[in-house]
Amino acid sequence: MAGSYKLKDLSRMLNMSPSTVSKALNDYPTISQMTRDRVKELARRVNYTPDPTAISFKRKKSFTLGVVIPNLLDHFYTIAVSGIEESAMANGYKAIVSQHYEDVGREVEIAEMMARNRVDGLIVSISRETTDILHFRQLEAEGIPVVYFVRRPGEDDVFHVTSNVYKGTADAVDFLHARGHRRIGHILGPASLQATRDRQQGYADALRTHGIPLDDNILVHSNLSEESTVIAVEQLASLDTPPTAIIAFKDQLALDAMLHLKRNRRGDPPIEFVGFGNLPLLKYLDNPPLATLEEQCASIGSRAAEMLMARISDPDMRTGNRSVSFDCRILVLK
Amino acid sequence: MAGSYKLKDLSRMLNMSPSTVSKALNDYPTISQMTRDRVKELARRVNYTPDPTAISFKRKKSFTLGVVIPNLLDHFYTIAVSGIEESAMANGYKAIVSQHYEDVGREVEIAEMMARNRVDGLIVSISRETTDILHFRQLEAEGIPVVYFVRRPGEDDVFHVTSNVYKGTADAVDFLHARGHRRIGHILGPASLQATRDRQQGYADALRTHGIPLDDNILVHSNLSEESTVIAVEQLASLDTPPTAIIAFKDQLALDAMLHLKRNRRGDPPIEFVGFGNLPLLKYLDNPPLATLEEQCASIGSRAAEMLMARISDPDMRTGNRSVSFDCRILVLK
DNA sequence: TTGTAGGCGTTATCAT
DNA sequence: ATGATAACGCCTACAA
Repeated sequence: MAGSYKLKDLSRMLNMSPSTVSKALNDYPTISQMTRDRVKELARRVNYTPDPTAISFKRKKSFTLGVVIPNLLDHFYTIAVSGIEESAMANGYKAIVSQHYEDVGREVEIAEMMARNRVDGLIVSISRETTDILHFRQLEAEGIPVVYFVRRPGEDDVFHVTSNVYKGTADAVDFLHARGHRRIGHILGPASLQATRDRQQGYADALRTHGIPLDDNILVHSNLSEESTVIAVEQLASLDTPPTAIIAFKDQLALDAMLHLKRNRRGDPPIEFVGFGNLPLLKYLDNPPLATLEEQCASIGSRAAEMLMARISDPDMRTGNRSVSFDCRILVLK
Repeated sequence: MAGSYKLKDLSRMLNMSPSTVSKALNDYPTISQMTRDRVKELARRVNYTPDPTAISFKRKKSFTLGVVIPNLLDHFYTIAVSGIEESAMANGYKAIVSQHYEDVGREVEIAEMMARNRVDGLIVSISRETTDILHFRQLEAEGIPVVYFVRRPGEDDVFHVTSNVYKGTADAVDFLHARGHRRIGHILGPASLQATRDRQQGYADALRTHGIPLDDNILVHSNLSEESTVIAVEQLASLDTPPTAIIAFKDQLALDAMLHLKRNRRGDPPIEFVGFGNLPLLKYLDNPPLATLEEQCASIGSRAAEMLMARISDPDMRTGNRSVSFDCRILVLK
């Protein structure tokens, strides 16, 4: 079987000490080229595979990245996770993924589980309920670096990789303005998320640029659940002068809102939607949102993994930015 | 930090030998109840966490299940993977997931990667290109059990957990027949998949029951890609007497087919579709398929994980069935 | 009922 | 340039 040959077996077959063989396989410069070649040749021939459990044990490293996300059903995260896994794999790491389903309690449990499993680091998208990140700070204190992605906590001393949703939202406003919309509503996400605050700022700044006064009546929140979104959009639609267009925190939210309007407000004047994410399913819709802000999910994932692996290799990393963001691109769907 | 206390530390604090502490923590019956309690109490107090890398090393077990699937973008697999992870976690296992993207080459590489990583077992959905499973047989020969799920190879000596698509397809035919359809087309998946053959059999048997002769002209294959599906549905739609309803290998395929017809054959007589999977996105469609066969993805995943863990614990398991299937349920969407 | 001792496969330090 | 040796943390015969 694959893993049957041990370092000791190779050393016996080559009349060398195990330590020499080990060093040869790991390209220690103190080992002569000839010895290295002989060792590697034999290793290849007998298909030697080092035992990763022994290496993890000895080196005190699991070569595992923990990934914590809201929900794999969200294609955004699915794609990001694929990006993470690819980067991880390319660097000899594996990933174990866990979903908190927007429940802080689960998030805390997952953090503990990851620590018990001795992951070398963590990539996290916090839940909508998360208000403090003590459970992750705790891991950092134990030497397990944490990189936040997509959804980061408000604290500004954390490492994170996100979409530039500030600019994305501003672009959405510009786009809608150019299409003639002057009354642009906004369904934000949970107030606890920095991504919500960023969108709000981009929205406010862009409106100001166009000389449109802010109107709090058309700025509402959803906690991302369908029910919450329905309440939010209903609040907008039932105004005396409802918005003619709505920017939604993400595509899924736009779809839930549009579905509600279609079912319950057939006669109303139409409202255009702009979401975030460019979900793959959009192409199958007869009536998609007007536009969506395509995000670079895979790049965000792989960049987060790279940032994390860099921190693992160099725990007191001072080089490189703690904060990376990827631009969104507006995509007109109809 | 969490993992700082070692067995030896506990033993020193308790004036016992490390082996006694180890046995106490693992509930060896030869250790007195009092000792066990004292040990566990201290362990709890100082938050002792055994080092899993040491345990894996010593016990020659990684407590890791490898999961190999086509693509996480398919909600079917996403949900199944969630089921796997839940079962695994509940039993002290973790899961590492890898996608082959329908590429046998990648599938073979993944198999090797999993073996190198010393997973304790594998849960696999083979690619559409996979014609032999030597690479997985090889792992079995090395003592790594494999359980196939959803898509299993044709060989009948393998462990597997699937949907009962034979019955599901027959139900679809019955349903369409009851709705008055007499010319029912079928877009199958790749011929290499057992799931394709099962559907074909269910289709044939049900048609016979209703006294409808088989017509090879309305029985076509898709390799699951959009292009292939377009060719398949075009073949059906361009017949002199096209089918009035089509059973599709899965929802995604039905959607691709419907999209093609909508775009390129607006004037044609309508064709109803029945797919498999009950994708969550279906609710957002203005024109969904007529019906879908809901599958028990999560149960399939967790059952596969349980079957695998049972095999890991008892390598020459003779009890229990090698083959489990879960019924589909037909769901009318409009 | 508890303790002693050896070993899992690899790496790393120190000696040769 | 290579080798001997100890050590990582835990488990488990075997001895006491």
